[in-house]
Amino acid sequence: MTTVLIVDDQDLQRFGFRVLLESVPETEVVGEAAHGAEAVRKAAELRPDVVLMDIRMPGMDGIEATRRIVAAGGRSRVLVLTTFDLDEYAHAALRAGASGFLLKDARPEELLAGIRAVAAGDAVVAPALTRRLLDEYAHHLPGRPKDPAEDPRLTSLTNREREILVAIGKGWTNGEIAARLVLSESTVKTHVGRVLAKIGARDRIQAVILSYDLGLARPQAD
Amino acid sequence: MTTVLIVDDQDLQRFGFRVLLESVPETEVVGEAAHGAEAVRKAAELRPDVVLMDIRMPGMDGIEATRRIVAAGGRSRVLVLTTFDLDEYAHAALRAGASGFLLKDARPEELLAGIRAVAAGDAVVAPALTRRLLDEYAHHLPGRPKDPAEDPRLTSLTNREREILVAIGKGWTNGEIAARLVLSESTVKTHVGRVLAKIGARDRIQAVILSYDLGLARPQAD
DNA sequence: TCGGCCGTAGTACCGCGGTACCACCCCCAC
DNA sequence: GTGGGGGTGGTACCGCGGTACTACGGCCGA
Repeated sequence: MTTVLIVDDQDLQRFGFRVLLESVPETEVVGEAAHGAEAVRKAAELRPDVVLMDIRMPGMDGIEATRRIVAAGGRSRVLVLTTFDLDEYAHAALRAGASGFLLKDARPEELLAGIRAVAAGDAVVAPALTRRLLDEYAHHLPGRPKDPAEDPRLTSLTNREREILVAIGKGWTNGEIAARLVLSESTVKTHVGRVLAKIGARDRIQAVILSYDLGLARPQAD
Repeated sequence: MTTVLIVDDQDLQRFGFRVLLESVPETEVVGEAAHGAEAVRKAAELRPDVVLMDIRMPGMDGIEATRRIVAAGGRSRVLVLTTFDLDEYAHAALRAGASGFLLKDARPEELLAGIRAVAAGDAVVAPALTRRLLDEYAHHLPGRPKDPAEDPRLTSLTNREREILVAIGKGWTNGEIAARLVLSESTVKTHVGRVLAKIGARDRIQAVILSYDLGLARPQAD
């Protein structure tokens, strides 16, 4: 038996979900909430297996509520429902820790299958959204199309020059690079000049940008 | 009617899929392939709506075959099937442009629903894999835990200053910023100075780095 | 109405960054 | 050996970037 908490600011919508969920034996609606704050409170109190969460609500929205419920550490999993297809909030919801994302116009059996999957610890994303998710995934993720080391602009660099490029990427001045690599500033300048020429950057700023775009420089370094 | 090309190196496996797909009226198996190269050739020749692709195959594997079929630009969509749960190849397959990813032990109706969704231009990912996908998504993707706009260093910036910071993040010189925002270079300098002071950066390079670390600047810009 | 913030603009100054050119050493390949 | 690439170092020069300070118009809230 899967226990469910329904969160939606519209009475009618909640009623519809309740009727649907109570029409099958495997789910039980243990509570309802009309806004984010109430959802967080009831989730803590009722400890439902699944929280069916609407995103757009007055007051605390579904995103923030999701974040707090997930952060609370209980075993409740949040299944987010939205009316429209991938809006701004969808990404935020996923980052907030939602276990699923479905459209409100999903067919009843899809919704039930979603609840079942989420309760089992899996995750579900509406097909229409999955495509977008994959597109983004394919673009930004780890080990992007070309491995940093493979980029044609980097292959001509010598090892020392690569070190220099990394140092530039950290935002160090020529003086700092000289100090840390134990070199004279003149030498650093020579190297920097060659690096810029080879990678086709007009100044070290372009080099920094290239480092990040290629994944050579990693966030939170230094 | 959805036309399907079955790609798998095991005869028995292909046979199983064929029987399943031919048991319903909505799908038609128009061909089979036993390895990557044959899959690429037949996809080009038969132009199926959906290619059911096994990953592990001798010779050219499913990843490379997927990449080529997608790159060919036809309207065939690739639905990848794998025996195990998220292995190394799964990510590669998604990056290669697959429209879906299911486990071979999926129930028949799940597989058919997947084919239907993929044919319709949507994407599907097996629930068990979706969880992993979301976890990764939540971690490294756009706007990490802290939303860019939320960072204390950015909140004190005025709108204009934020624009300037974005421009700096693109690697533009003061002169370029002046030209693109239709300002005098003096004004730009004034803004840049204030931005650097507010975000605690000693020069524009640190500002660029901050932009990337905060996710304010996105790869491949400009 | 007045003060303050924002956006705009200017002048003046200094230093770092980038370029051009040259020089030396080491080591490896021819 | 002799050449050449990689690494190191120097000098000289110019321009952009950054700072300090000033100034003014517009708009809003006290």
